[in-house]
Amino acid sequence: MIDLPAPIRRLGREMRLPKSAFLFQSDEAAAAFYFVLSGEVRVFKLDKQGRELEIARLETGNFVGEAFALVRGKYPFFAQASRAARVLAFRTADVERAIIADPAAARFFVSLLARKCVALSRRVESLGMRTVRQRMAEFLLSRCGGEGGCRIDLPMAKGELAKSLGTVGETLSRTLRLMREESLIEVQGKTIRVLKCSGLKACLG
Amino acid sequence: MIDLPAPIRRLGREMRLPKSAFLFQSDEAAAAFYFVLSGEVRVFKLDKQGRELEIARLETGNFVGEAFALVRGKYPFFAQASRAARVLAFRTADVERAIIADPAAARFFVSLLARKCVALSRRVESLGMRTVRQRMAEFLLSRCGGEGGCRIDLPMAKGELAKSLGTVGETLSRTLRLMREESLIEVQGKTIRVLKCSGLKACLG
DNA sequence: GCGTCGATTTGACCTTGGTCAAGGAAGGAC
DNA sequence: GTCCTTCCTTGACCAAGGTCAAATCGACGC
Repeated sequence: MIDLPAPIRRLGREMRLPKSAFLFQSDEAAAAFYFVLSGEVRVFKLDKQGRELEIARLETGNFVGEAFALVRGKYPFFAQASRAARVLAFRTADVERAIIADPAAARFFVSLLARKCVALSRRVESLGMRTVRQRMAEFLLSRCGGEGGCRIDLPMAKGELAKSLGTVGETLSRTLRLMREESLIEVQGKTIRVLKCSGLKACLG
Repeated sequence: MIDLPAPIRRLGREMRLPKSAFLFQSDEAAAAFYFVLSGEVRVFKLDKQGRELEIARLETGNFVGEAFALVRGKYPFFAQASRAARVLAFRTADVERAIIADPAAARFFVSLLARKCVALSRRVESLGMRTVRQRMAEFLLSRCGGEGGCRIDLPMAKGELAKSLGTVGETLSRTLRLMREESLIEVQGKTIRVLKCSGLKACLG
């Protein structure tokens, strides 16, 4: 969730998207990027068999496509409004002008991209050297602050959570069951109660 | 391999590192980042058992640690000169000043970070949804330009290549053997000859 | 040549986690 | 209520790929 300073906000042009409208398609030349003001944007790829592989689901306060637009490359995925949404569209040319003209804008975008790099690095690390169980523990710990007994309300369907952890629904379900059997957590629908933070931390080792 | 404009180069302070010297250690506060002028820098983590997990090996013309320094976070890995090396050290504070004062510097760093994001995204995609065989084919194709019959000289030991593809030596060895048996490639020590680009491309589907 | 050390290859084994298929809840709509 | 539909859970199965151990290949020094 990113807070947009007013001068940055003015760089973008507000657009209203009906449900299912595309912000952009895969392989299209990236000439703009977007900030979600409200609603939800689904980011996905199509595999060779034409099946959708969801990569992310962006809510209010997130950017999509900024890196690809700023290197003037192609989008490697589709972005589609999964509900009616309002977004700010930033054209690469406008942003580049702002970066040159306005030091505050330059700082903002440097910081934005640096944070994105850090997040992506963590993801590479997580995917490359952690098991699903470890990634699940990581996710739970990141949401419970550190103390036991806390409650986590999943902001999405479990199947979606599974994809965002780089796995599938079935495996997530089994992983949660194991953790439940070990009394690390309790699960009630979309609510997860963390019982033993220390136990989850031990999963990471 | 990045070319450094003179004004950017002047932002950094040149340092000579003897073999085995550390640029920084994991968990240290990131107050600077580095550009390799010559020599080689090894980037690695230590796992809980104290074993080294090599992440990258950087030659002339690469940056290390820029995203972490620019968010003023901590380095998540070690960086060590694997041979005697010359590097430019950029202090975060100096770079931030330059981003504000010099539009060209701002553009340079925005572009640097955007390219890093794109590279990391590709890596996430590759690790998350491709098999070792596909990643190997990807690597070979990226080095052979597209035409068959070309020769690739591995710039590192096969074990290192394996790690950079997110696998281990044994699996790499087996993968290469299979490709050899299918007459896709020929292997002679550190030299790989690509026989059928079309066959490798078919691996990616 | 010979010995040594590291890198590579191979085989055997086994864990992880994805796929397919078959039930179960849980919420709408009516 | 009943009927859908959608999501979640579970079992059975299987493929990918990691680990361990042993054999082999090289390069280099002596």
